[in-house]
Amino acid sequence: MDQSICPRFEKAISIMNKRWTTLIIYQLLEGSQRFCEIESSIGVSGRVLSERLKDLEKEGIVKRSVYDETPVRIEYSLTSKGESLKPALDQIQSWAENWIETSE
Amino acid sequence: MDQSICPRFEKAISIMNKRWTTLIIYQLLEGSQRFCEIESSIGVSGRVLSERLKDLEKEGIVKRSVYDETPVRIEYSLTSKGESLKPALDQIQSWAENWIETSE
DNA sequence: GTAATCAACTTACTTTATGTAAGCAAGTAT
DNA sequence: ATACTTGCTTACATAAAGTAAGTTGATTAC
Repeated sequence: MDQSICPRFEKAISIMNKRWTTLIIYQLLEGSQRFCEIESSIGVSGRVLSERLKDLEKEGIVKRSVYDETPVRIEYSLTSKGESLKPALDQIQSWAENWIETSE
Repeated sequence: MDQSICPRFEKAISIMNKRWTTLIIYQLLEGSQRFCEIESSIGVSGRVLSERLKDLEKEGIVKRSVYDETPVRIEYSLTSKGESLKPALDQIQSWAENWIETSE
């Protein structure tokens, strides 16, 4: 390990590399969503989703908002740090459109 | 799971999401490299590196070249499919530069 | 008013992925 | 002959993710 790689890049990758993280962010780029909406739209298990949302909150990428209605409503949305990942995800998307075959 | 996400994007993410994959590609963007160079530059274990390189070869992202010298030299490089991930990685890098703190 | 249902989780347990370390074949260096 | 290097593979241990059931508080259905 001679650590020649930019530590900020490595940190970014270590966040995005965790399974589901990128899809969660991608989904939240559409607007704020509730737990079960994210769960069903990307097919992640509740166990892991709960874990990831906490991680992403800690990283300042996702914000958890509690609306004190009855019943209480909880929504997850991106912070500006999270929103600013859009260009990166857009690039991945356009790469996918150019290079990934549909039939698999 | 109602599968509303673009399947190409999902495929792309499933490739990049595997641990070390993105760092391996990032490293190969510098030019072709040998097994042990990649291993020591990013700190991945040989076991996983071997696995990843095979996956990436299957996906057509990495090319394995055997130079029949003595001793034989084996180099890994990016195909054009692999090279074209550069803009995406560049975007991640610039996000990291703007939003990731060094002191952690 | 009791049963069933939903949201947002958590807990317990199983399976898969990754890490660690050692081993191996072919060659080189001393 | 012995030790060392590259490019791996194998066996085993630990960590992460999947599955399914359970929890709390409130809502609706009958």
